[in-house]
Amino acid sequence: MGLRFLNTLSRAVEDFVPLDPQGRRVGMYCCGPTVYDLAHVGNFRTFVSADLVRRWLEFKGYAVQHVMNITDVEDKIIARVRSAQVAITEYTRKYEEEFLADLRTLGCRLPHQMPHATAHLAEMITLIGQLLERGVAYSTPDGSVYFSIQKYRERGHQYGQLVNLNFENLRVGERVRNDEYAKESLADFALWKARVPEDGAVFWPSPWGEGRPGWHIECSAMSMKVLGRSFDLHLGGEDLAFPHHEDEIAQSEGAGLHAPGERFVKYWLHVAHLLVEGKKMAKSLGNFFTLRDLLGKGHTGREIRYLLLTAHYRESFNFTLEGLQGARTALARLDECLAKLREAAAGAAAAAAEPQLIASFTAALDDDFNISAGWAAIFEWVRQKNKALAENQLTPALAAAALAAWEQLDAVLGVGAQAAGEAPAEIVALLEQRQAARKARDFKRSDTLRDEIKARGWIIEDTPKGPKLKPA
RNA sequence: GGCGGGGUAGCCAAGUGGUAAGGCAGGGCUCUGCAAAAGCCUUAUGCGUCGGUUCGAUUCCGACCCUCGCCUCCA
Repeated sequence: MGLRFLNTLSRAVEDFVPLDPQGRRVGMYCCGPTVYDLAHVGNFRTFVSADLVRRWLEFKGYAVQHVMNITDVEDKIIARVRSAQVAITEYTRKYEEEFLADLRTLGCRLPHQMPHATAHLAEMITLIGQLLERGVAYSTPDGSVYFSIQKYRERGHQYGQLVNLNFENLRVGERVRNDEYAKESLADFALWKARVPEDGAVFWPSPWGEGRPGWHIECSAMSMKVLGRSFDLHLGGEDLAFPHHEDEIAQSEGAGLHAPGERFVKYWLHVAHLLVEGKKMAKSLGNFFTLRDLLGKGHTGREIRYLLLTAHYRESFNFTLEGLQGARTALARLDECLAKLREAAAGAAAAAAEPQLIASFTAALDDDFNISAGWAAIFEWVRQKNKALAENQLTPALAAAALAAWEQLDAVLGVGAQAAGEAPAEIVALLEQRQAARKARDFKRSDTLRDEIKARGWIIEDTPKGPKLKPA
């Protein structure tokens, strides 16, 4: 059975069949960050989920081209730049660097390409021009350009592919900016925004006058530029389904670049939001965590990645500090098992991966990326291996085969259990002294030495095969 | 008001028309000089409430309650 997952376009679970006739190449686009501030755990859930999707596709043997935009021009950025009195690139570069560092901390593979909005004005202007030419967009006297949903529909397109919208019941009004009064219809959205004094130095020339691009157009222009006018996968947070993704479809398919029946994107995936401590994340509730906040509390990127990857991407997930603590314990259990396997496999020749674990994990992930079921398979496996290890039933060859299976899965999970480092000679010397004391039944001295070793950051684990040292 | 997700043990979270994965926490045990660490075992007659369909429902249907998201630039 192959990979299947829910496509927002059809609201049904579909088999994944890439557009590539060879069935090998996969184009994947994920809406990236707006670099106006530090990203928070909620944002990272989307990016970690995208990383999982990408890694799973790679595991399945697809040649994935992973693209993520960097939105470096937008209302909030402009507002910050104005109050901070700095150049826009200087401002956004800082947050972009932070963002990429956070992605690395979370063990994400960086996208193959990360196009910037400000570097693709020409592409956006070309696309807007095509939309105007086709009559699905119009310019207004102030120099703005809007997308006309009515004209788009009159040309046989469907607006409302991702969400079921009842336009008669839309609650509109309060969020519509006063500079958009010139729109023909309230539902129309901006492709190009005419320069206003508040924009400061943030504007570009265009055939319609100076201004800046609307938010949605960058994703249409850049995704089609990098991945072609029609590509396989587009993901993003669930809040982006409407209006952002819907408008992306409209802008892209409205330009008349596609053949009949050809779509801008074949599969859309939306990642559900995070709750934090059972509540919507909000600065006022104090549950608004950036990665930096969590690292400051002593949690690691690996633990955060693990926690974010324990729940199914389409379910809203309750992210808690207690859960983070649990993640640490769960990972330690996994690490412990792997360390024992490494020990047991010492000297064994490279082995073919044990098939059972991979089979059950694959069945889980192929089923709409059911990562929870995948973890269940892994921990069931841990239990089995621990038992076999305890009963001395694992030959070096079997242990090596088990490890080989784990390595394959970790290429997907990316929680990499690093082998524990060797203890320094002085610690080993103390351990030897303790052993001597124990042998002499001088338990007072041996306990003192144990405390000493602990104070230096190592924990003694007395096992039937003798003592072992672990970093505290 | 409209549309779309959810409500499963103390917490987090899969799943199924035939009697509930996994993780954390808790309890018991093993090992140990004692600990620690680790390991093993264990923990839901029950899956929001009330009806209905069915031989059988947590799973399907209906109503209701609660909760989350979107409804024009929020992952």
